[in-house]
Amino acid sequence: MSATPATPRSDELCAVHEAMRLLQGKWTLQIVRALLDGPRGFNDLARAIGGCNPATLSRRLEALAALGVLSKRVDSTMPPRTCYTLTEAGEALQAVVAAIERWGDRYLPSAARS
Amino acid sequence: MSATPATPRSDELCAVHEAMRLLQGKWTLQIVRALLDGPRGFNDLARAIGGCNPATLSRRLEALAALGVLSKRVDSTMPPRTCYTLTEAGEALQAVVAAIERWGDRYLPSAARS
DNA sequence: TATAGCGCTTTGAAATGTCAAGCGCTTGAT
DNA sequence: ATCAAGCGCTTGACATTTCAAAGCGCTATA
Repeated sequence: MSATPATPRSDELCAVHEAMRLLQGKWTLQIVRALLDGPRGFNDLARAIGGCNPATLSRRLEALAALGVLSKRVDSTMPPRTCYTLTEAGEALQAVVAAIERWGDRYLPSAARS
Repeated sequence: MSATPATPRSDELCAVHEAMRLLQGKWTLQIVRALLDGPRGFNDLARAIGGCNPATLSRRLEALAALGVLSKRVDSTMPPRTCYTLTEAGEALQAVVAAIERWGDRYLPSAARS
């Protein structure tokens, strides 16, 4: 009944494996989720995802930008504001975020305390 | 500065946040994916997901069992074999895994070679 | 002038993950 | 009977990641 490939194959697994590793980075999903609501600046983003310190956030954003999930734009106006926006690939992660939201709502609404 | 609570206090967000944090544990998704093919023993599982050392795997399995994603069963036969199986909640994660697979296949097939 | 906001970076310490090795056990080959 | 090999882990030392706190240069507002 599993619709997944039964045998782990190196070729096909590679992309998936890479995707999993990417999404396993701490705060990655929260960042994407926050940006799904629209572009945000650095501190605004930090506040929106709640409790991520700037060092980690900075590194994560850099990594995500390098992978093409989001892009960083700096306004050259004079208070130079930064703006992080999801790319097409980043917005496509909405499906993943939605799946996680559905799962979380259903399977750990009450049990998530220990 | 004033009112920025260090503790997440919105109920609805909590489940989703918790789900994300859970899935962000290293090897978690790989473990679930491997178990979607059917129950496996410890070493078999380790080999299936490729490159996870026993210490981490052990800790992760314990955490996942505590959260009700999978269950551990020990056969009392005489080479006492262990068997890790997904619970209903665990199998429901298939939707998440599938979403990630689709995204990975589509958005990082060529870039992820290394 | 002072305060607060912006976008970060730097600093140790703490949590987390990794590697190598090994333990008790049993089975299968020599 | 002996030995290597597999099972399911645990341990202890080490590397990486994340943390909270503070601070920096800047500007706009009070």
